Amino acid sequence: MISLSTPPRSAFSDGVQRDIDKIVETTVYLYTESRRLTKEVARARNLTGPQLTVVKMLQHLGDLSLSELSERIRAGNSTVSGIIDRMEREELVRRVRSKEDRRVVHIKLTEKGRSLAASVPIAPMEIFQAAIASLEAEEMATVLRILLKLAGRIDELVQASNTPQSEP
Amino acid sequence: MISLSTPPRSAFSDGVQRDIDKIVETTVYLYTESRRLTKEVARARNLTGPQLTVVKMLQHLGDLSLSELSERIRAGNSTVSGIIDRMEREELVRRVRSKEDRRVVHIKLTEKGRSLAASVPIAPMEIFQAAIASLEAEEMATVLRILLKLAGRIDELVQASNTPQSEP
DNA sequence: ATCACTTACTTCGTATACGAAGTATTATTC
DNA sequence: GAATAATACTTCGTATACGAAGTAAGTGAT
Repeated sequence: MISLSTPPRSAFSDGVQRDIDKIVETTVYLYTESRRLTKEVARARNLTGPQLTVVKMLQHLGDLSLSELSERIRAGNSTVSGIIDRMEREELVRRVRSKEDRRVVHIKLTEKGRSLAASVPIAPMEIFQAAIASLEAEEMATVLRILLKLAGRIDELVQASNTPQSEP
Repeated sequence: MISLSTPPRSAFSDGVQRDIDKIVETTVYLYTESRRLTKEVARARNLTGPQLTVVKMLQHLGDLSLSELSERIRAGNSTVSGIIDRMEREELVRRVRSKEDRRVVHIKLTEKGRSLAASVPIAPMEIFQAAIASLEAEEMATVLRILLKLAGRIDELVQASNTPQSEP
């Protein structure tokens, strides 16, 4: 999974730049480690990461349309369509056309899918959540505030960089 | 890009759970937004995200072996080998076998690759870095401390969950 | 030197992942 | 109510992404 910075031609002191790099690195780590975890848990059940995510999602939320599923796992319809293809092949889910709106496809867990879901004690993402939960209340509030500030700042910078230059 | 939690059968108060979800969400956002940005910038140059990352990496660091490149962009050798295949096809880079160690392949920017790199004003990841740099010194220190704590906690939890149970 | 081992990389098979284009169905507009 | 637009999904082409297996080239131990 690709990510990552080219090193900085820094305008900051070495110490600050090191902190910045460390924050980037840790954020990436938290994200990738969560995915790695999902994958590892999935592997033990002969599933892929996304497939496990889908199974747990359906277990918790009940049947979902393909679009709803796409939205929840933040992937495009075409991606999820493929995932469901393979899950149907493994008889983990079934596609059922909606009667109200015949464009819609509901994804339903099969018995096999349901028992598989039951065999996974916690959703992998819950490890991340548990870690966060172990923070002091104040730390949690602080980190949330700063992360949101970061996200907001990035939005601004993106806005800004969307207007100006263009090169050869 | 898949991610994401199934909803919590929460052991926490609603407020705390909402904070936890928000932190997860924001972390994922920061990561995925960075990737989206890379992709967007790359697209304008007829490159893919990873290809742009490679180009800027080589520009800043000079020639790298394929393994060094893999490590830097946190991807496996086989993945990077494919990326380099396509970049070679586009004449952005060349493979040059090392003379000291004939197993090693050095990846070198071509002229085309170099001028393309020059046409990208800032590495996309630098937007993330710029956002972080805009934090107060104290906030930066705090968020770093807490993120590291989180990362450490996750490591512990992973250790713990790697020893015990196993199900049908 | 020789054999086992490791390392650096490639190749292959499969699974995401996305966007563009296509199909079917529903909603809207006139 | 027929033409048009929008929606839900699928299909296709291409690019990651990974692990397993393969190849070639160093390293070690004896």
